[in-house]
Amino acid sequence: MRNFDQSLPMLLYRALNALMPEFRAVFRRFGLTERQWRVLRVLWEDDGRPLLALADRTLIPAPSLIGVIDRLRKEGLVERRRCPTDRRVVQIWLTGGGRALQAKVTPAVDAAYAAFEGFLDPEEWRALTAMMDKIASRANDADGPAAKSGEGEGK
Amino acid sequence: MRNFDQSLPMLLYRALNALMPEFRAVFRRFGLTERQWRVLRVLWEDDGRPLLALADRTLIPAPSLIGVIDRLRKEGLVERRRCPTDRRVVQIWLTGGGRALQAKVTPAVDAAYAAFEGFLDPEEWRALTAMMDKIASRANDADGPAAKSGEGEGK
DNA sequence: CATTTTTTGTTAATATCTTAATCTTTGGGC
DNA sequence: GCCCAAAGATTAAGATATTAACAAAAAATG
Repeated sequence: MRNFDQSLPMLLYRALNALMPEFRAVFRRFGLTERQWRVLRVLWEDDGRPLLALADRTLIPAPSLIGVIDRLRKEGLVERRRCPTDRRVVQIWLTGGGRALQAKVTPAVDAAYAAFEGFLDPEEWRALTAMMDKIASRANDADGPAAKSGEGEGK
Repeated sequence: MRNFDQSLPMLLYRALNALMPEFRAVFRRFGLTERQWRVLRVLWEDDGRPLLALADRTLIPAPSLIGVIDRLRKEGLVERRRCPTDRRVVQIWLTGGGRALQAKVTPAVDAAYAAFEGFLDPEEWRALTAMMDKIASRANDADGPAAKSGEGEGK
């Protein structure tokens, strides 16, 4: 059996544990948490997304996202609007302040990220991306299409 | 600039998000959370570890680990003992019940994991392991040896 | 058109993360 | 032996994860 420390989850966790503190330090210089930044990062590129769409894109579970958005709103960076054509939908829009923040934060984050860009060569990037996508889509299948029939409670 | 969705952190997060729910479903069949399982997994192999050693090995931050251990203790699966030679140290020991659980949980987890073993071929595993280790050790350097002089607050 | 089902958000409860501060015990240096 | 810095563990506080349960609006159906 594969060693615990070399198991796929631990490999990924360990990389993230090593990686993220550097980025969080950057976010914090702008008064942002990691999740707050992820939300803004998506909105800067795609303003006015519905809440669940944001949850998908940021990988932040909807119940958590509610709180994240709420704190961003209190900071005056985003606002919530009910979609006029479908009143179930809550759209999240940047405020002027939220939009202005992009110019300040993005260069700092890019700089931090640049260190990792060159850390793997293009071929490694390609392979890594492919493997992660493969894992993500394979696992998604398990509780996607197949879920209706019995969701693998095999034993 | 690399697309947000293809950034290293999002790649890893997405894989984990797809991967872990399957394992958590297994853990839950035995009344365990993911972290509780990680602690037991290490103890089964290496009983009586000091708390901070467990934190390193499981990648669970010490403050969180305190709570995890406490709940495991209430379940009667582990117990805490002060190390007699160094009274700062708290060792975590399995109880009989905690040890007995291994025989039940391990096969189920192994079965769930087996699906992923074959999902990447040996060459991919080797490459993935190498890349993750590279990232983990590179990033650790930043707040390891170099931290004393100024810890990369570059700008 | 009334009923059922699905989609979209929310709330609730418990467990955990993240950072910083604190306490106790050691290991040294004087 | 006394004072101090380092190590191990813990507490504190705010933010988030995870699951389950729910409310409201829209879409699908008979």
